[in-house]
Amino acid sequence: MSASTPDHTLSDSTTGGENPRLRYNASLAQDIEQRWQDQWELDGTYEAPNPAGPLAEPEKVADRPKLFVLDMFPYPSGAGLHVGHPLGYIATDVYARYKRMTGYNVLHALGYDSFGLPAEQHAIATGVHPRVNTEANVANMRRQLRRLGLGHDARRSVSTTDENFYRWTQWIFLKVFNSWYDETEKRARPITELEQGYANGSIATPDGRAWADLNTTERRSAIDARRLAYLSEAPVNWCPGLGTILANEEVTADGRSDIGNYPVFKKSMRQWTMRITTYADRLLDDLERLDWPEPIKLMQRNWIGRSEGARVHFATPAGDMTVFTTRPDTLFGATFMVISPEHPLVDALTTEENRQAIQDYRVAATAKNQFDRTDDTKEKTGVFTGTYATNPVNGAPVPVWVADYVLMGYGTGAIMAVPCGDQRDFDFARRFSLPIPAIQQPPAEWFTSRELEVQQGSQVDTSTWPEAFIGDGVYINSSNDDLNLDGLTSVAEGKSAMNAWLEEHGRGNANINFKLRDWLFSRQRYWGEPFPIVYDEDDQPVSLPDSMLPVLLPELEDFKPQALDPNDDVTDPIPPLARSTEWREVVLDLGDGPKKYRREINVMPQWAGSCWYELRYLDPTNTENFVDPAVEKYWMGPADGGDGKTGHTGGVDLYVGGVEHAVLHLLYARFWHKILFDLGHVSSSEPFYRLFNQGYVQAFAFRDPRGQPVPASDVEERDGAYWYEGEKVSREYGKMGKSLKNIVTPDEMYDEYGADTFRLYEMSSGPLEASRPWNTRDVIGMQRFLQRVWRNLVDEDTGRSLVIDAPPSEELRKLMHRMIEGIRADMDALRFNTAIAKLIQLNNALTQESAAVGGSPREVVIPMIQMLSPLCPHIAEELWQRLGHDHTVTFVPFPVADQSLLVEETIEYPVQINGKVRTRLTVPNEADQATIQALALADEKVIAALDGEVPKKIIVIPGRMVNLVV
RNA sequence: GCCCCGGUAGCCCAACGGCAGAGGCAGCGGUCUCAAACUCCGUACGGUGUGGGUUCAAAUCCCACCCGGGGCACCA
Repeated sequence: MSASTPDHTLSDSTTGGENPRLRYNASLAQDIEQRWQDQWELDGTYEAPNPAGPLAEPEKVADRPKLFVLDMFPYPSGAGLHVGHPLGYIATDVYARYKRMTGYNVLHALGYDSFGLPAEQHAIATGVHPRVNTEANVANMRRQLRRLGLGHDARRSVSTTDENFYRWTQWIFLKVFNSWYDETEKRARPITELEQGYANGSIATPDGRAWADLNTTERRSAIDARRLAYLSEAPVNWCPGLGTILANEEVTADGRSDIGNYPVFKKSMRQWTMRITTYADRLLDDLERLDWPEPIKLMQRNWIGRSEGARVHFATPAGDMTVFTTRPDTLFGATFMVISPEHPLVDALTTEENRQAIQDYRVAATAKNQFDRTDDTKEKTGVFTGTYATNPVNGAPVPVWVADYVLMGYGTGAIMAVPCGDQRDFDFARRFSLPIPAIQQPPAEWFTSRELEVQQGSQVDTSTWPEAFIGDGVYINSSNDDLNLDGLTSVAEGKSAMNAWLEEHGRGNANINFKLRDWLFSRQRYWGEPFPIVYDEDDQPVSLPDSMLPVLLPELEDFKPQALDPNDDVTDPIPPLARSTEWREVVLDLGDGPKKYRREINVMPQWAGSCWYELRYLDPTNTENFVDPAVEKYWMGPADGGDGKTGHTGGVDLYVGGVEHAVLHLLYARFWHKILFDLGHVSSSEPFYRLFNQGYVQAFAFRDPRGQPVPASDVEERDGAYWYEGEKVSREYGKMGKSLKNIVTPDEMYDEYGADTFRLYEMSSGPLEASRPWNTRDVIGMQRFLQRVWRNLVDEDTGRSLVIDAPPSEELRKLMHRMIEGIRADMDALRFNTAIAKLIQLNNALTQESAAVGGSPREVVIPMIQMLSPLCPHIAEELWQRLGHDHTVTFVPFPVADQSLLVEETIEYPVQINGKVRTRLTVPNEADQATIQALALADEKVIAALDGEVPKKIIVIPGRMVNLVV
């Protein structure tokens, strides 16, 4: 305990009475908690038996139902935990413990996501190897978490940096590398089957030639072109100041690195990429089958960004130019085209007299940062190339413009502009005085709601329109010799007619476009998984055989990236692994004799380990397999026993974590899992069947008049204001963090209150999904509750049991059964805050009775301890033992309510007149509607209130209330 | 700008469309004490962000607006 912490309950006053020896306070709690934590560890209480593999104990698995509960595993940061971190861990622990008591074989474990940039940055700053630092951080977090009393299976606590773990990360990479996506069967298949398909002609080669006519190099590139992991030249976020490329989420909005604040440049480099786009449809469709919060599904849907439309080819002097549009039906209204400044045809389309203007525009567009370019409040800009393309549907010449509102990264980087039906095109046309022909007849209301005279047919005049018309409307001016949309009334009809025409004339086809991009998968760092890839003498990637795994990170003397000028965007990065020539240049026998190879010197991104870690929890010590198939099927197989393709997907039964991983981690992990499913390595088609997002624990922060944060723990509240060292300070609400000086650590809570109190406070302060402020001063309430529980059962001075065998009063017994019924429902629904309220209510009633009869009836005490144990396991174990049990309470069946005691013999009915309560009637439970009505009408107060009036209507809700309408 | 989530007592939060209050903190009164802390007992406080609507009945359902938190943002 810290020296500055006052502990009144332990103060030893010589002038006054000491506190009782066995009062439940922080020091007694710590004594109890540490003893039980040691005991659980010794007994392996939370070790979950597997049906097969190295951890097999089939007799213990028996026919118990299984439950796999998972937390998003932490990054072992040097700062350790604050009280916000354990919220989800406590919740899953409570749920897991509850389910153990209802007969489940529960798997609950926690590992560490320990590769990553922060450890590497820390290593560079201190000169200490990242492994040393990472292991120290993991040790510290383990210590902090152990004191929480989490019922984890310690054998399954893996770290992504363990060689025995990343060996399998590399193994999975090889599976991805050695697979291709079969668009017909809509699944990944081994690359050998692609080769067979090419060879027997069932799959066409990229250029259509026969397989036999291709040389070795051509065959190789035909295969590489379909691999799910492939090398590509792609623009990346290159940060010379850090000597590495960065993920998008590591770059700030103003184009600098999150760490170090160095400039970040877009640079094209040869990178490993994963073909996640081939799974776009399945990643989207299978969301329907998952039990996830709707907002998270929506975020994934938006990220995948599916839109249906068509590709349309426009003839230009530089050849066909293809656009993607969601409104092919409006092609007759396409009066100009706009291409992105980065479009490859810009130069070819630019005429001599426009060259300078185009060049200036492109330079200006490059200089704009992402923020300016996407700020849609700004007026549209653009430059004419001087060239006209031909509208395929009516042969009209359409000018081609360059403008930065068209993005190279989406669709084809070129659009057909239909100003009458698209607001951006409308704005652009107005700005540059381009024609805006109408091709749909807006309905009358459209005009009237814009205070325009209604325009019909030939009167339609877009020059009077304030904005574009978007929606269903009769088509006008939309016909050519063999296509006539005029008169059609719906967009859907227009689209399908136009798509058919385009297809027939070879000018386009229906098409689906996704926002999702392939996943850039390499980093120029040290602290990550090395790729199990070498390059041969032709500089072509070759996968290593399983027998050569793991490819270990070399022990470098100096793992710093090459020091570069932060503003040097020209020089290529040199990853730290390049420095060890000994490691990099190898002679290997890959089946055709010893040859010289060069290792891949990039490493995998931090997401790699978290893409599959939950599978390794299942079988952490297996050396033959990343997971034994029978073990995976047991813990994660589809609950309906199906094949995972339709119906239940299988996967983790409950995954709890913050909303911040809504897209990246949860999408990448789903992608990898689906590949493993397609290749037959797992029986579940999704990794996480049920997802729950817990809220955040937030905190108040305080600033002095100069705006500097002051330590929140030393701020005092007086007269509705906040004071620090005699100075008035302002309060704000936000995240807990070092810079705001408002961190509260679990360690402080263990010391001041004990883990059980801390757990209860975290669970009681609000519904799990809600964010809530941390209020240290409120914690005492949960300590007092446990103190009262303890005092009801144990004499604080002597330690004598206060439990009696006499039965409880009928009233207390009924209350208990009502509480049991409610608590079970709360536990099942993760409503721990209301479960705790019911336990307090029960204990308060027990306190009354205990005082009255001089002891606590065993019939109430036993279920109460059982119900407490998931929430505050240490004190529950202690009391359970003191009541004479010699086995842990962990597997004792959770109490079940006696339904006959839930029914009251009499019910009190409020009687309302016009919705206002006038009196209450006590009516026997079995009274029927007519009886209740008669009783109500006969009541003195009702008669007085009615004052002779006859109710127009009488509503009797059985079991609820009576309402008289006059 | 668009889309989510939320607004109930001084604070954190409960409440199948049916008596606004389960629980905790803080407050107040008492108990204990020479006094205090701790303990225990008791207790006040709001009509549910605002304005409409539906209903016998609205915190709850619908519409509009205000405030707070989060996400997306020229996606053709």
